[in-house]
Amino acid sequence: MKYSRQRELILKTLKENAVHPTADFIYEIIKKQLPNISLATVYRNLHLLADNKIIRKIDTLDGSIHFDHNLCPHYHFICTNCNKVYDVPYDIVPDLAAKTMQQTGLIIESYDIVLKGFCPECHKNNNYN
Amino acid sequence: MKYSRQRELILKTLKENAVHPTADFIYEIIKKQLPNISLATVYRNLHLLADNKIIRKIDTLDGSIHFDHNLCPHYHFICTNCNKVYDVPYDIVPDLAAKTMQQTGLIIESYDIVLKGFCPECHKNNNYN
DNA sequence: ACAATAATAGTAATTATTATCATTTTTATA
DNA sequence: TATAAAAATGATAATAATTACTATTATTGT
Repeated sequence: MKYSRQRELILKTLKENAVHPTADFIYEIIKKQLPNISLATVYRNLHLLADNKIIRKIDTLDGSIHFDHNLCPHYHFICTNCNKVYDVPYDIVPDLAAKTMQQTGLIIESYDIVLKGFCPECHKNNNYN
Repeated sequence: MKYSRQRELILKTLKENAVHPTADFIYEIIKKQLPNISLATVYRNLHLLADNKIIRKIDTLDGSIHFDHNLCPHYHFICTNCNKVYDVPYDIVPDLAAKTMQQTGLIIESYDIVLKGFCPECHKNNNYN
């Protein structure tokens, strides 16, 4: 992996925007600093960074792929009302991989837990629930 | 929800193909029996059945949406080699929603756990691992 | 400085899904 | 049984997210 200014900026932008953004979200931000960066470059690099375990893919939320600079194990919650993504601490389910391997014989390499519902804010501010 | 032959066949086909298929997979099977069914009809009905809690959506595996006729709580494992989807029993993580609500204050309405790795068969038959 | 390699920008193509709409089915009731 | 309202369909256009392609440019070891 050769150095590139674009990739450096993509990683920096991901770290500064800890909202679990999509490729397009990152692209829109970076365009302001690097007006003729290509959307394809953003996609290419996010996947490349994920393949090299520098960032993490969350291919889990309603179709589109989100990216996460936080490599420490944790899970995700998405509010179905405001679509914000929240981190859920790892210790909710501490050793799922080991337990599953033991009980099922499957070789677990990775896993994601995605919870959906209402965040405290949206829950407070509506009357449907 | 009014009866339709197409919907009945879609549900039957999903039950008979417990491989957690996508809309397109179902479509390809049904076409043999009902050659001019529309792909849009398959999508429409799978979503409708899921909205009515007759089947379950797994919007979790690499972008495309999969459907599951099994409504009993359970999780999923996808083999990164052969792409088959396996069920993982619920008792691996018995009461995640309650625990998470208690610890985080989030209102959990649903959640999915998707594990990835090698199934026993693929693990046995290769030398990369 | 230079050649090999990797990365890029710009854009076309692909894939999965959803929207539209005129026509056909279903179903409750006369 | 005929019929009208509502729901569903098939065919296809549209959209959204992502990937592929290719000529050009940037990086890096020598």
